[in-house]
Amino acid sequence: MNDVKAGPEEEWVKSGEVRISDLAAELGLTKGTVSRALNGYEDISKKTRKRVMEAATKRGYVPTTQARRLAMGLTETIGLVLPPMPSQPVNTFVSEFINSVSAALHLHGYDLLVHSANSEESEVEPYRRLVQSRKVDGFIIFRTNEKDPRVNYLLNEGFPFVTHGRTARMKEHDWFDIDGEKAFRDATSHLIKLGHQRIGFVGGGKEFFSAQLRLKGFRTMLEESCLEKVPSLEQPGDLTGQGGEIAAQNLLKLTRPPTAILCANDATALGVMKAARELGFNIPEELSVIGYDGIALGAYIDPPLTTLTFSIEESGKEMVNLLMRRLKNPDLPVISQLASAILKLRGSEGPPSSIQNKNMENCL
Amino acid sequence: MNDVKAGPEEEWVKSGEVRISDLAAELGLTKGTVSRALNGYEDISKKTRKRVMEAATKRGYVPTTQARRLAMGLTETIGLVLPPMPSQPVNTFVSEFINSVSAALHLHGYDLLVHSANSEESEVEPYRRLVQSRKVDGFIIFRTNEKDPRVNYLLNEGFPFVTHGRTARMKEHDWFDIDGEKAFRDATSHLIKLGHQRIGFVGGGKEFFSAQLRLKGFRTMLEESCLEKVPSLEQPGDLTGQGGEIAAQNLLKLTRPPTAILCANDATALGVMKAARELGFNIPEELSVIGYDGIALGAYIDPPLTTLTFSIEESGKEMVNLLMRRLKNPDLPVISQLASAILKLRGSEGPPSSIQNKNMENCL
DNA sequence: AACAATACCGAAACCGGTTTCGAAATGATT
DNA sequence: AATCATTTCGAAACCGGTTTCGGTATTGTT
Repeated sequence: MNDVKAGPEEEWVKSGEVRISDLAAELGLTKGTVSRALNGYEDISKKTRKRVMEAATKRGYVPTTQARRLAMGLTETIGLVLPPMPSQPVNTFVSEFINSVSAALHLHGYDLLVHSANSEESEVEPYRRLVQSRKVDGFIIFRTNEKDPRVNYLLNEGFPFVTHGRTARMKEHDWFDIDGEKAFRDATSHLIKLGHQRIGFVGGGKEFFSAQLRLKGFRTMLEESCLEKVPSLEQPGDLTGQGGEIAAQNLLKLTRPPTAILCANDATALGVMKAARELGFNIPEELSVIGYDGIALGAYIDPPLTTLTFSIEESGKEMVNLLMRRLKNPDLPVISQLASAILKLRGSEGPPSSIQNKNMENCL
Repeated sequence: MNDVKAGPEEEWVKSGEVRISDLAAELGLTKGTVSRALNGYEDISKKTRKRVMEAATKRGYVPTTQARRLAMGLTETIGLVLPPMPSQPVNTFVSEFINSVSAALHLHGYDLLVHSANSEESEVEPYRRLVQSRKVDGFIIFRTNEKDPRVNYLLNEGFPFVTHGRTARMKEHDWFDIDGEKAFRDATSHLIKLGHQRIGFVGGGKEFFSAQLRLKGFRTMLEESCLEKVPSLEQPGDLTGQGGEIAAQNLLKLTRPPTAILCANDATALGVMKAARELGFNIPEELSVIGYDGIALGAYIDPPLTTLTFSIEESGKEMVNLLMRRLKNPDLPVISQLASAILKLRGSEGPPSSIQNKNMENCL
């Protein structure tokens, strides 16, 4: 039928050629009428709406996003700024997180703008640029610090955002977090029930609120179980494999080394395991190790890493929900969500070689 | 000086409040003049340009991106669609890649739009939507297949893109790739020099061109070294840990199992190592394993995984360069770049336990 | 049949920029 | 001093949509 050379069946209309004004002219209507017809306004007769719809699909009309957004005064875009990545061994979280956030946003008709942080400039600079140039309507922030300049800036601007992780100002903004404290209570309890009495802990930096909460959970459970708190068994780390190695070396060279080590994340745990191997500790017979993050790779090492895991997909989805709610109504009260991690036993922990015989039934 | 309550020094102007028309009114000029002054047109006197510039910085004027892009008829945005992620153990590539692409784009004033693929719909659907709604000016595509529907669609549309990896139509589009063939020649050669004569190979799916090229490199080097090609030593895989496990089980249960296994990627290699452990093969004494990807985590397992590695940062940067060139001039001839991987020895390979005594000096 | 109410659509302003065109002002030339 | 070339800016169109407002045409009422 078409006299243009094209595939037999498929009407190969090159995309993005037809504008709303073309449609209007073709139908003998005005731009405004066509627009309202397509957007379901009530003041358009069913007949013309049908006519417009059909012409639109036939001609393959798709509104130009830029124009629509300019007219409506919104960007329908959410920003996500990647923190600088100093060759971290395990960044599997980031890609999964981006994936889930992007998918969730798409359901709301929003796009995800991913920006990288230049490590030479201030941490808030990318956010400032995106806000000022009005490229995004809100932010998804992750890996928050307790005192987070990004949070301060955005709160000051009154710009919408949701964090993954709590901050010092968590009462002023929406957040989603994993209950790391409870997670580490559970993990600690599990080790104690296995018979461990000297348990080491390798944390994250002081600036990471979440790592602090994990430490708190560890301490709480020790206390509840009447185990003595030994300061030298608490080592600082930096959430990297290398940090784990160093910390583990310190712990395992003690005169009375721990029989188990809890790690603030899986990367740290891998470093701990490496150091343990090098120092001749068998895992889990002579040393139990538990991590946190649930990276899939943990299942492929020897022994498979027992870890605390949570659903990254759920995290992304929930954060998007919180953000969408906020965008719809900026004046709503601040809310938050706390999801729980579960202990995934894979084999890097077990009873200590020599069961210590302290009474653990109760604290008396 | 300011009588509004604000910080002492800092003039806290809330972002995004001043428009170009505000500036124009304040200066007694028209929008057009202000715009030209800010954009360095030559027909503006130095005096007024200075006046405009100063007013702009003083009032903190930043042009609204949407409006500018609409007027200029471009989006200054590049799309990247994440392929569906079926819980792959090692996705560290993706986040690093996104990071480097995003950083490189930023240097050119471009944004990165990350979209997730819904596994229920066709692979090209996300691309089609982004093209039709004119949300992006071009695409970065990775993990290409030999016959790639995304490539077909975009070539058909005449829409700019660059792939990471070659395709069947690589002569028609710009691409960047790692020379996996050479990489596997190198790795194979390394193993042969160590004394291995029975070398196994675990590949990727047929659809992955890159995996096929790695296989080709493996075969080529075998031939050059006069080693017999044993079909049963070539196992298919799927680039996942699980695929590696299965393949390794097949290989190691042969009556004459290989003394070394080359893997199409690191995830596969991890699966191979796991299976080898479970079957009682010591690595590297009884079995050498080499992977491909250079994931940092490979350094933390036991033994550390020898692998072929390349710079993800360079990959992203080069691909962006290719794409920017294409956007500036769509009619330029197709070009491509081939980068090389290097063999990173970490300890999962070594000489075979019983050196076979076949003459390997030459093929005669 | 006259009038009010309603359904339907056109006209035009608007979002916030960019760019073309022409006119006024200035300077140079003879 | 008249003419011409240049510099400098204003006016207006444009990008491609959305939304408000008001005016016909149609329907419903008495």
